[in-house]
Amino acid sequence: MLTEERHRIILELLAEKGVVKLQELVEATNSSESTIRRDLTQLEKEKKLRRIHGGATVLQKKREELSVLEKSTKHRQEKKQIAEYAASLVQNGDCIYLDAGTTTLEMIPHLYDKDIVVVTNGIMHLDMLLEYDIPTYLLGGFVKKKTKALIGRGALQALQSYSFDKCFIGANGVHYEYGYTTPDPEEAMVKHTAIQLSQKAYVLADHSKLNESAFSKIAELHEAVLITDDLAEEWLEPYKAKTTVEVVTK
Amino acid sequence: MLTEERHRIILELLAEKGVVKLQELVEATNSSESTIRRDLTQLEKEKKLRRIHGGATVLQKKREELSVLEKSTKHRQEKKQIAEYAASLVQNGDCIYLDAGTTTLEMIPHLYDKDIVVVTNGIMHLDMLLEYDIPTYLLGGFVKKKTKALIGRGALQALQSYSFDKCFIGANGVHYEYGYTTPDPEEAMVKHTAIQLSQKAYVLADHSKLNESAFSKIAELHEAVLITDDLAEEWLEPYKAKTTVEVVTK
DNA sequence: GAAAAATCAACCAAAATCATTTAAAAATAA
DNA sequence: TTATTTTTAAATGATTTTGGTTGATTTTTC
Repeated sequence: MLTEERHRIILELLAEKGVVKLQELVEATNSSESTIRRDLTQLEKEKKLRRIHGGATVLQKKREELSVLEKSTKHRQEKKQIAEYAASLVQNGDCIYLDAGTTTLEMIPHLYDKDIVVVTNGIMHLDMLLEYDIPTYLLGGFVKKKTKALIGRGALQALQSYSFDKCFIGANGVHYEYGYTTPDPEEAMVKHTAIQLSQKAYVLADHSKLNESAFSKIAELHEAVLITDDLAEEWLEPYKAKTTVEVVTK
Repeated sequence: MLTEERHRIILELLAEKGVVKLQELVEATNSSESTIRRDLTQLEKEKKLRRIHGGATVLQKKREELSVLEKSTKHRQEKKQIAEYAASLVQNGDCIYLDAGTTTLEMIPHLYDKDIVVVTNGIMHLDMLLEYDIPTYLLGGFVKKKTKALIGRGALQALQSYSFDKCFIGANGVHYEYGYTTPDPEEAMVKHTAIQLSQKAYVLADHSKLNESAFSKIAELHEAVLITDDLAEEWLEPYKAKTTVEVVTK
């Protein structure tokens, strides 16, 4: 049996039981005692487990790893606040469109228990929506590997057969002159179409997106309400002149 | 044996087992040790696998998916064999439809490195297809929580805009009188439509499905080739009278 | 607390695996 | 066809892995 394989088995067994005896591992892997000892020493050095007399236990710092993940996205706090506010705009009976993107993803936990129907083009969103038992329709189309978003002709066509009370769109750039923008033209098309099909459209963008612009235009400023978190009034002036701006305060 | 073919075999074996010993590969390809070594070195550089002492393993990402598969379901061995055979029917350049379902899911590792386009209605399938870098289109529509399959009007409509060289469908019942069946009428509709849109249609069903029938009819027997694993000739007689049956031997 | 049992780290030599070089065979190009 | 490149197989010695043994250390038992 290969070292790698053994290590996997050890860690799996460990995750399952919390503690393992050396002897168990010897049996489970058909290896000698000294081999297992060496494995344990190595895995301990890699911080995958902690050795104890007679075997090994899991580390207690699972939590830390999770919190590291939590922090992974930038401006997470701001995004969360924006998302929570946006979710509060959703009312029972609404049929909403959720655009793929990390900010809109954060909305989902706050949609729990609302009596709504959601349409989305984000596979990541879908998984979470199902977890929260929210009835969901997915657009069809080509799957963009990097973002797991549905784009292209198929997505547009699928979109045409719906109409929404509200839509919530993410944008990479918000500029008082160039409007809402995003890098991928195909995604921009989908976002734009969703906005057009909605009674009320919202773009979610934290302050780092303000005065930035990306390659493809999604829509003009006036076509959607901007939800952001910046507090400096002077920065917002040019936007307020052109559209409704909802500012989420801390 | 051509290099390319060897590489395909290596990656397939790897996708199936998660880890392979160098010696296994030597046997599987009838090549020398040094040849395999060179292959492994090259494939590692291409980030298709990771070398370890004594062989190679899949990359970390794919590992998780494999473990999901491991745990899934009864008759796994049979399903695997059926799936592997089905995958062998897929040729470069094909555009195929993969129905949601555990058996068709098993096909995916064997599709690795083939030059194909896949359309599916299974979210689980999608995730795995992306991992294996296979260009994928997803049907739209309502998401059935339990099976993570796309069904309903939206899915049917999305389906209409494609046509396939081959489709691979799962069925819960195969009966010489009632044909292919499945419990959910909405799913049955999708499956039936896919069959109609394909040049060549295959239904994948292990022997436990034979002579069973479920609520909703997918199609008549003659509309699709049956791929199964039962060996008892007398059981197969009535089916062979009505359609082509491909029996996967052990 | 002392003896017995279990577990440990450290070491060893055998076996397996490795990278590299060599030369033959096969595929490709001119 | 010949020349050139690619692919393969075998041989080399270096490196890694392995199972067993040692005596030291820890845990258990009385």
